[in-house]
Amino acid sequence: MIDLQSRVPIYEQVCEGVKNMLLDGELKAGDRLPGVREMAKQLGVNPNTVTKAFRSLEQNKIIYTVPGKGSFAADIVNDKLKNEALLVFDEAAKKAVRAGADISELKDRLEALDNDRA
Amino acid sequence: MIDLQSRVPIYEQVCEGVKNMLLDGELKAGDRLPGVREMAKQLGVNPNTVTKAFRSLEQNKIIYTVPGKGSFAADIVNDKLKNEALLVFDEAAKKAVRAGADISELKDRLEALDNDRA
Amino acid sequence: MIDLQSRVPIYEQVCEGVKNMLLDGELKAGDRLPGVREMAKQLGVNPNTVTKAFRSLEQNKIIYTVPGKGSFAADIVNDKLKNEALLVFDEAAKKAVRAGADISELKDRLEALDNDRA
Amino acid sequence: MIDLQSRVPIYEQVCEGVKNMLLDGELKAGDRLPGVREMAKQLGVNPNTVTKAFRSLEQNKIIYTVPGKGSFAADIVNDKLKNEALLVFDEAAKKAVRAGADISELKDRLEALDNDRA
DNA sequence: GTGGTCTAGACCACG
DNA sequence: GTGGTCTAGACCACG
Repeated sequence: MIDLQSRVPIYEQVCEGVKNMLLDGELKAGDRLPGVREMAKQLGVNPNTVTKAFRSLEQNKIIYTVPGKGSFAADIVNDKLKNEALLVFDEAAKKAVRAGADISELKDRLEALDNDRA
Repeated sequence: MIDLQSRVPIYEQVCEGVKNMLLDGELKAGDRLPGVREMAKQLGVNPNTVTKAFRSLEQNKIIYTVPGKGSFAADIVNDKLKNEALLVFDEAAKKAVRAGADISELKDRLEALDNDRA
Repeated sequence: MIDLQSRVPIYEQVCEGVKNMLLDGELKAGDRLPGVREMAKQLGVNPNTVTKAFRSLEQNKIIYTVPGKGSFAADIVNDKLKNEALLVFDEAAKKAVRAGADISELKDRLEALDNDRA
Repeated sequence: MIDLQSRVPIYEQVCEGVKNMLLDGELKAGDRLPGVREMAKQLGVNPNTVTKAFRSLEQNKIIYTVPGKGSFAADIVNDKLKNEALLVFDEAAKKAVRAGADISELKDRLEALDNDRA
């Protein structure tokens, strides 16, 4: 799951991993995350790196930490991630339009993606 | 145009700038780009940094360089940029769906973007 | 090892040197290469020049770089170098034939090379 | 025939072109080459570039120039080109062996090339 | 400590 | 004049 060769910093990959667990429902609002040491062992990375990732997630209000208790998925986490994703979507759509795509073409692609899933 | 504070490397910002000029039609297929020294002066960065950006654009077949002559926008550049943008769009759409958006919601957003433009 | 007078750029000479170390078994698949600073000191060239060589080797999938860790010989490196060498061999053979050599003459030369080695 | 985008200098490409004409028999020992201006026009390059190429060919004894008469293919040109090609062949063979090819494999490739021609 | 990025400025080949 | 290469040396993020 962690790609040491990627130019994406490891701590960001850890952040992404946590976000993905939330998106996929493996982790739900209020759930306790694994401890820093445990997650570090699971992922094969340095505990300091996980600590850094958790701090970043905290700043983005994705998780909150209770000293002595552990870290927990924030309550509003799903809305937050959805909003984030929609903003990225809008940007991507605008850029595609600038590159010559038209709205109906983009709608067709959405349909295609929908059918792939089904 | 160049944000020295940004975490995005300057040479990538230069790449983006060139791509934007192509998207906006300020630069067309086959056109000659400013020389490295000239562009460096315009942007207030080091010529080496522009050289690095140009090499990156070359590797992505966005431009080609003729030593002693200058750098030129590639012929297939528009298709290339459009395809790039569509791939990013697809990824963004998938992620949004995973985050809980449904297709009709995304289509509505496309409409909204379209109306903003008009 | 580095010829500053040569028309071959220093960074290409560095690339060749690394390839030779791989061919000669001084460096094996997966091995860590010296860091850019260390190799620069050994060769008496600028670290930037080594960096440029490493990037070129990376693009050719001869090595891969893990930022913060170092650069490593790729796993498939031997096959890659052998194929490269065979393509060059074929081209050289074709050119020799065009220049008037015949196949049996070329075979004789191969024998001679073989005997020299023994 | 001339690739302006290549990193190979144009004057070297012109040299190669002349050598190829000799190899292919389009030009024979003692034949007069086209004049600088004519060849420049044919190839779409600057006359100065052709001049530079001719000077290089002269230094390599591939052609000789008689002021006021023109440039001519040298008499020993075929042997010269063949020897050049054989040296390159030997180097390529050695390198292939170092990369793990064995002599019989190289002989097989020679056969294959021979059959392709037939 | 490692590689990534960047600057300032030099010299060179090519055309 | 153009891009290619190279140096010397700086600062930064990452781990």
